[in-house]
Parts: sequence; structure tokens; C-alpha cells
Amino acid sequence: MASHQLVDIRNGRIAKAVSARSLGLNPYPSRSRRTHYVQAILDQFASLEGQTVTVAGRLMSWRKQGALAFAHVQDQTGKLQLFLRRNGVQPTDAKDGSLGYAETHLLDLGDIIEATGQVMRTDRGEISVMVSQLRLLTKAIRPLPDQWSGLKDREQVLRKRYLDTILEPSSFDRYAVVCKMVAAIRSFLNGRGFLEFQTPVLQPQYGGGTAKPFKTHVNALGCEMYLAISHELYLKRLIVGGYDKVYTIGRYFRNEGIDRSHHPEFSMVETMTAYENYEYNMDLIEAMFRHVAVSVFGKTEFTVRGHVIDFGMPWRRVSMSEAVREKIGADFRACQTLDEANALLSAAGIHEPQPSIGEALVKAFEVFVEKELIQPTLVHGHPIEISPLAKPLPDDPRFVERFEIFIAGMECGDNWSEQNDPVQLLATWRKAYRADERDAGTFHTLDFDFIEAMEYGMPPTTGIGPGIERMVMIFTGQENIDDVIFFPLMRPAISPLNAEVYGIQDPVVAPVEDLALSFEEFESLCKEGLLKPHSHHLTAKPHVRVWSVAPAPGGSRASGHIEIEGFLANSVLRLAGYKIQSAEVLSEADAKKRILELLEQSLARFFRDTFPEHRLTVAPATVLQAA
RNA sequence: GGGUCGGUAGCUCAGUGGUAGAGCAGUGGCCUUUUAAGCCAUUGGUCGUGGGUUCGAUCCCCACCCGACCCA
Repeated sequence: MASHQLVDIRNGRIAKAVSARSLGLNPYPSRSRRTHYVQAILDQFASLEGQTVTVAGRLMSWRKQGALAFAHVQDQTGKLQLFLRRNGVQPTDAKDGSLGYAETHLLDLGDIIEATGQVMRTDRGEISVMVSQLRLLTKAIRPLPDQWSGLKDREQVLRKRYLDTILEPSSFDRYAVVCKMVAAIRSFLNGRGFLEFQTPVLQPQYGGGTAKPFKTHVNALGCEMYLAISHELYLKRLIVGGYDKVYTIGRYFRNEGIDRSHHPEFSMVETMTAYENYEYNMDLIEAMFRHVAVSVFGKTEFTVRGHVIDFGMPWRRVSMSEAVREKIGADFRACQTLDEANALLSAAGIHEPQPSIGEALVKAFEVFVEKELIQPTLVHGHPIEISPLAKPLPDDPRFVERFEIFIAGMECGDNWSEQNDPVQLLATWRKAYRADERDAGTFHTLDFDFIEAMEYGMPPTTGIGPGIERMVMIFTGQENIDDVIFFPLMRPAISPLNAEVYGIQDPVVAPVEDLALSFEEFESLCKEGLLKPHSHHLTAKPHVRVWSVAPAPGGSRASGHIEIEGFLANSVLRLAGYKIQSAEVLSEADAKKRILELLEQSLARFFRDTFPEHRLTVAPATVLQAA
């Protein structure tokens, strides 16, 4: 087996940790004696010059020059140079953990170290610490990526973001900004008298939105539950319970697509305010964005996708119908029938008939208007068909008291006056439920416990729910949601390298489940049209197991299965349970030959007949060990 | 879902139908003010996986896996 160099490097570094121990030094002590962060030393050099300080962080460079050495240590505030003289550094001493100059060969880039010494400036003018004592705080046994090129491989950046934040200050800062923004949102809402509640992520129904849920099982209760697609219905229960201003900053799970702006697991701040309507929220959301902009960034103008956006100005407010009319001249408010609405759509070039007038309006809005909304815009007056939880407008019940926020063409929040008439709400839900049955692609469920809570009376209520990630993307100028989520969802994997390092035999994590069928099941499913090949080129791999142990009655047997690659989108189709039997004892070669004949007779012919446009390649048979 | 591009040493990247390359990192030396230090020597590879074509494939063909970008 070829050994990887990483294994050698890792072993070498482990050996250095062992060497440190043999000198009486613990390569993993429990704490440091840091007195200053790096940035503080750089900022306060004038007053600190000549003072003794202790810094701690990751060793990022090492330039040894005989009896001198220069290094850089990086902590969460920045990088600082260390200046070491052979005779100026305290020799190795087990009592206080000092690592002497003679033992600095035990250090590697990436190690966590601590250095004590006087603040000074080198001849070249760089602020440094003249090291009098050096300690190893953590031996790193893996090498960092090349620090000048950084980590470029996008997959590695996503899987190991912690390496990116070590090497790329802009990434490090960006994630810190995410945290500060969340804190700013909290302080903003807390300052306005809101109470932050924790609402359940495990929910028996997945109400409060239209999205495919993640399903899970609660062992203790023996029932299925869903991960929250929304926390709204729980915030409303809190309002029923008597709290007038509540919010949650929570995790939302939607089992749908992943792309630049969608992630299955994301964060939202969701508020509920009693005794107010959606107009209150228009003011609230504007003020929130302004507060975050000023308190985190100290400005109100941001460049988003090449547009300068000013959060300090009053936001434009326009109804959805009016926005569509302005753009394409079609006024859906005038439509009396669905046919008229679909005709308007068709005239505008959209030939996908919608199931209701409201949905036709939304379609037109999504296609023609949404992307054009660059400056912060509050679009209100959504059709009731897509807003089962919002209150109808008093003067036009086809529309509801709701608004969405659009910035730089992106939807950044959804807000409405909550429907609190339990009879109306239930009726709307039932209607939406029938729509669901019409279209299996949408999901609604009825939460009767919630309806019951409504029946005790929920005061007039309104809520906002801007997505945190989208907000962060806007404020930090990122166009990819993976660059604002530190741990984006990835298919789990163990690299071949790690398999070797950790001695893992079968480095498959969370394998896609194989579909295993008998020939007969397979053929009948194909004939019924329930199974179809995913790609045009398929590979069949027979696996044969020969049972020639002992002179069993009837000679030896061979059994096995066939794996077909390309038939299923992400996994292997396994056809199990075919057998051959022979009076004489079979050799491996004979068994293979017989199996291939069997394949030719049954499977290959079946494929030619059933899927003539697909090509099936039969790979040489693999012989499995007889158990 | 459709299209395009990519996967070669720990990292960043060249390259070729015939023994696999560089820089950095690593290892061993030299070096008292360096700044991606320098100099000398040197280790290190399932060329994403599986098939096919071929005397021979990392390279050509097919499929699959992983990822990126664009489009819907």
C-alpha cells in the first residue's frame, strides 16, 4: 500500500509531541498565561514598548537564522512578530513548561504557542515581542494548507471552513459579523420590549408555511415528528398566552433544493406583536435594518450586486397588484374570472395557467417584478390564496394585510396581520388543503391544536420574519449562502486519506441505500412502468459466490447478485437471489461463465426488449468469498 | 432538471497515449535583524472511482461519485 506523505508528516509531528513529553513538557497544557491580545499590542505600542507581555496563538511563520529566529503568532485579533535570540530565550524547563531555543525544532507551523517577552521594534521597524520564554500550548499534528495560496478547493473550503478562517482574514471577519448582526437584532428587539422565547424544533405538524419538511421519529413517544419549517404557530400560542411582544431566533428546516440562496437549514428572526397590524411591522423592519446597519457597520449604504443600497432612506411601499400593473400594464384587480387572469398572464408571455386569480398575480409578480426591486421595497396586498394565515384587507377581501421585503431583487422577509378569526382560519386552511390534494407538490397540514388555541381568542397580531442569512448576505456583499453559513450541509464523506490515517476499512459514511430486488420483482416493476433507467448507459456487475464446500448432495452451488450502475439516480440497483446448481464441482472460472450465461439469457435480453434505447454493458464477474 | 468546467504530492498548480513535474510545506545541514528570508541536499503519488479501446491509459471513450459556474 502506498503511504501518503501526510501520514509521515503526521507521524513526525506526533513524535515531536512525544519528544516534548520526554523533556517533561506537556504538549497539551490546560491554560495559557496570556496578558494581551495581539491587536492591543499593535494599537498601544507607545505605552507598551519595553513592557513584558504574554501573547498566545497559532504559529504562522518561522524564519530561523542560526542563533536568531523570527516568527508570527496569530490570535483572533491579528498577527504579531516574535523575535527570538538563542541566548535570550529561557532554556527548556519542565517546571514552568518553557521550551528552550535548542528545542524549537519541536515546533511546527500551526502549533499553538505562548510567548512572553518585551514589546520592541526590530531594526526593520516591525512591532515584535522579544521572546524571553516560549511555551507549547497545543501540538498540531496536521499541516495547515499553504498559507500564501490559502485553501482554494471550494469543496475543502466548505467542508473545512475552520481552515479558511485561519488563513483568510476576510472569511474570519465575515463570520464574526454574522454573530454581531444576530446580537444587534436581539438588542434591537429587547430594547423595544420584546421577549425572546425558545420554540420547538420538533413539531407534530409542520404548519406556518409551505415547504417540504424533514421527518424524524421520537422514540420516547413512539411517533413521527417534523423539524420546524416555521415557528410561527408557537409564537401565536404565546400571544394567546398573554405575551404581547415575542420573538424567536431559530432554526428552520426545509427539505427542498440547495442552491446559492437556499439552504435546507437556516435561521430566521420571527416576531409577533399583539394589538398592532402589518403597518406597524413596516416601520419595525425598516428600523431593524437601520439599527443593524449602524450598530454593526456604522453606515447605511451598502453595495449589493453592484447596486448602492441605502438603508437610511424611507423604503418604498407598493401593492403587489400595482407593482405588476406598473411593470406590464396588466391589472389583476380587474379580473372577475380565472380565465381572464390566465389570459392576462398569457398575453404577458407566461403560458402556464394558474389555479387561481391570486396565484396568477403572484406568478406575474415573480416573473416580471421581483428581480427589478433593487432598493428596499415593501410589497403589500398579497392575494389571499397564498396567504392562509393573514387577515383580509377590510376594503378588498381578495387581498390580505401582508407585505414582503425585497432588496437587490431578493426576498428578505415576509410579514402580515395574522388571521385571528378561528372560523375563517379553519375554512381557509381546509381550502388550502384541497389545493394541496390537487397538487401533490405543495404541503399543508392542519394543526387542530393550534385552531383550538385560536378559539380561546388571540388579540390582533402581526409578525415579521426576515431570514438571517439573506440579511447577512446583503450586508456583507456575499452572493452565496454557503459563505454566510459556517457549516453548510454537505454529503458526508471520509476521504481516502483519512481512511488510511484512521484505519477505516470501508470509508463510506451515510451510504445511499441500495435498492435490492429479485429478478421477478424487478421485471414486473419495469413492465408496469414504475422503474425506469436514470441514464442511457448502464453497467451490470455480476457478483458470484461459489459454494463448493463438501460434496453436498447435488454438487456445488453458486449464488450471487448483480449490481446495476446508472439505473438509479444516486445509488446502485441490486438484483439479488439468482442461483445456479451443478452436479459436478464448479471452479471459479466455471461459475463466472455460468453466471454470465444466465445474465445473457435473462437480464440482458429483458433490457433489450424493455429499454431498447438504453445500452447495458456487462462487466466481468466478481467472485465473492464464500462465507 | 439542462448545459459548461474541474478533481494530479499535505496545499497551490503544470503536464503527457510509453519510468509522473514545479513552488510552498516536510526531512537533514549552513546562517545573529528576517518579512512568502536565503543557500546546499533530500523524502513524498491508488493522476476522483469503475468499466471500455489499446501491446501499453493519468491522458482517448462510456458510466458513476464529488464539487463549481451558468440556465430553467
